[in-house]
Amino acid sequence: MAELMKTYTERQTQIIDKSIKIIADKGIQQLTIKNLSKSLGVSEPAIYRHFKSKIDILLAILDNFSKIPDELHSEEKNQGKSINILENIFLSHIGYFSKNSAQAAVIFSEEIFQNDTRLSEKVYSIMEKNETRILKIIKNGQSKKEIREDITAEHIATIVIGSLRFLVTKWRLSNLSFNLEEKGRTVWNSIEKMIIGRKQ
Amino acid sequence: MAELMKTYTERQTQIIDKSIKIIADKGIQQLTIKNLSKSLGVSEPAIYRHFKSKIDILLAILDNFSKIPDELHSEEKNQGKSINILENIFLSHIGYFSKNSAQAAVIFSEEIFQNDTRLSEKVYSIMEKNETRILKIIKNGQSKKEIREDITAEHIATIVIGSLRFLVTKWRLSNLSFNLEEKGRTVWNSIEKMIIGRKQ
Amino acid sequence: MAELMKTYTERQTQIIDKSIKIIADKGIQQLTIKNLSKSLGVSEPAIYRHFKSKIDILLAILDNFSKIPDELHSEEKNQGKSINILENIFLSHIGYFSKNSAQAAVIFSEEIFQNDTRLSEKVYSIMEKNETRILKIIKNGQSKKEIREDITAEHIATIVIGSLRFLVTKWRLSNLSFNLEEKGRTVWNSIEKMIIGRKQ
Amino acid sequence: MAELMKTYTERQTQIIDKSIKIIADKGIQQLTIKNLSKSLGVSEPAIYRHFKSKIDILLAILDNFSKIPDELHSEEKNQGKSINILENIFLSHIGYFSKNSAQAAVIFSEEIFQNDTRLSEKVYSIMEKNETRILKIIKNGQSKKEIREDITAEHIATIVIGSLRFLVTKWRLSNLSFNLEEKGRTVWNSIEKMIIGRKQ
DNA sequence: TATGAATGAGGTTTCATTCAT
DNA sequence: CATGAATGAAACCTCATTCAT
Repeated sequence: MAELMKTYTERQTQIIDKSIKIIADKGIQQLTIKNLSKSLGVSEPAIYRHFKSKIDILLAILDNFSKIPDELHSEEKNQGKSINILENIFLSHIGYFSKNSAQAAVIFSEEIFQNDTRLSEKVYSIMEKNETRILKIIKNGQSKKEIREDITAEHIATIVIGSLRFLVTKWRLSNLSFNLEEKGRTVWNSIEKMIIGRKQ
Repeated sequence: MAELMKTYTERQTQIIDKSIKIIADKGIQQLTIKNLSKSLGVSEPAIYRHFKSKIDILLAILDNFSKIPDELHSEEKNQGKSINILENIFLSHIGYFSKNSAQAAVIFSEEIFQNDTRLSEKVYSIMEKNETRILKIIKNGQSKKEIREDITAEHIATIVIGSLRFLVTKWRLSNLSFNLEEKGRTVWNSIEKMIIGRKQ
Repeated sequence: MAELMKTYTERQTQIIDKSIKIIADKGIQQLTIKNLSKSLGVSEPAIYRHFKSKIDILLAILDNFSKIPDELHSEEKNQGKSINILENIFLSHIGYFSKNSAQAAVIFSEEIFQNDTRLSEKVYSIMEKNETRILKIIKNGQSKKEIREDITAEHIATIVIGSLRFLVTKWRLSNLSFNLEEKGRTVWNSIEKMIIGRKQ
Repeated sequence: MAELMKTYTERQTQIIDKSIKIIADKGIQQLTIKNLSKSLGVSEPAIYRHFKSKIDILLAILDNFSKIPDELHSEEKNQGKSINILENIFLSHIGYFSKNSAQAAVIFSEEIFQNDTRLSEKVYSIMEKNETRILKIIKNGQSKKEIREDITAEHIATIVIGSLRFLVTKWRLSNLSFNLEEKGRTVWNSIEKMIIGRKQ
């Protein structure tokens, strides 16, 4: 079950970054080998020196994304009350997407990856990983009465994650026309009010 | 502001339905004129007798979807407490998607429609229309103290819609492996607990 | 050698006229059965009630054109000096094209008809017929010293017809931006000066 | 005003030449990417490595043509009397078409290019460029009394160019059945007789 | 007479990928 | 390591024409 920690060469990282930029700017449909190579200023076959196929590039993008939670949940931040840890995760994600809107385009485009088993599994596993982590924190919070117990942890997770995703989606569809971080904070405050337990 | 009520011929309806089925079964990327015509047992040009272009087929699918809320919010159902109307909307949507999983694939694939202005505008307008309606009900509920007032109506709408969307997405990604309607009901109960006002 | 005088039904004439209009407005490439039927407000198969094929429509257009010289060279006009008869033909053609610019588009688009033997032969025969007639008038004029004899009748014909065609072509390419009839008259005067004989 | 001198790769030149050959042999309607690639013995997409679109191929053909006058009017040939320069241009064009009959098919098919703005503008500009040059020579000749002054330079140009075009067109429509250069020379002699001034 | 529906053939173009150099 | 050239497969779409009704 231990996941292999992939590392990428400098060139690979460039390709990944440029791919993400293309997706952000023009949509995932415009991520073609031709466009990618043109953006990088190299020939099309050059891409294939670094990635076996286009699918592998997409996998690398997702892989790249799957590491984010690991960074966000560093030990020092996970001290303190569960509700604060949850807040931290929520706002960290918001902050991350706010700075990397392309990532949201990729990670929330699950439908696009239906074509390929490896891709759809990867997307699913990232979602699961995240949800499991959040679920654990919520349950921990409930056991300490910091989070209300009359609602199952699973439902709270659904509400928290769903709100986060919907907020980011609206932001992207509106062409990033509002301040995501600011709005994210106020939405979180509302969520907190709803899920908080008696013992604060 | 009045929207034109489009009607479709029998053959057009067949094409729309088959398209939705293809999207449901194999993903939107597999909705090609070739696949579509093969599914219908006709030649490719035959499609063009009924729709001017592929984009128009997708628009028809979205148009089809945009009518759902109208059906769901029929007068008799909109009687009663706001919270019940909201519940009705939530469960109606869940029920609809549970029976038409392909529709969810289309309506939640906003990223795919970035390419075409008409498509992206249509998706956006459907989202807006829905949100506006829900917002109005929530505000009404708040004014009658049926829904809590210490959280803005906008945030409550974000949470309700976000949860709904996320639930449906998970269901689809899991290959419809759980009972969406059942889960939807329990999630709604949780949401209701969170947003309910004093005067019940 | 005697040519069959074709007659057309009212509907056929409508189709021919509309075809000419389409060619005039949008170019011969836009003359498709679809466009034609749409313009006429009928279905596509309806066209085939009246013409066996698209080629036959084009033939009818050419046929239509081939009758023009007959009208223009009516007996009463052919009295008088050869140079005047020639002038009359030149200006009549100019006048006709000036009122029916689409006809020029068809009759001067010889390249387009290469595809089909019947079409290219028809175009060629129209050209020949015209040239023969003009040639005869010139020769007649030469024998009466009304037209100079130190240049072969054939060359004079080439110059007269070539100038006429080029003038009309330029007019069409310039989007009919100058007065064809006026310009035609002055060009004719110049031609006349060049080809006139001693005995005037 | 300085025109960009385009250069073409070896492969591009092959494509241009083969395109011209197809037009010459079967007409411009038969110049399809499919026919072209088949003629070249490559796949259809191969063409697109070398030209962005079919329109660009046609533009290259025209571009190719637009360079001819430049070659023909080399300095050493432009010495001497205007009437001789004019003769030189006339016969050079005749000579060129006689060796490249396909070029005539392209350059005289103005109607075909109506569809595309870039194409029609290019054709028009080639025509204009040529006419302007000829006009200048004629005016020069008139000022030196080498060319008659009682007919405007513009009309002489119309007659010269018109005769040239008509001659080439007839030659093509007759399936190159006469010797164009020979006929061209005799026609030129006739034209010369008509336009020559007193001072020879 | 007219039409709705359909079709075979073919159009231009794009895609991910391969291979010789 | 990189590229120029090429390709099979497939995309969307148009055309002239036919046929049952």
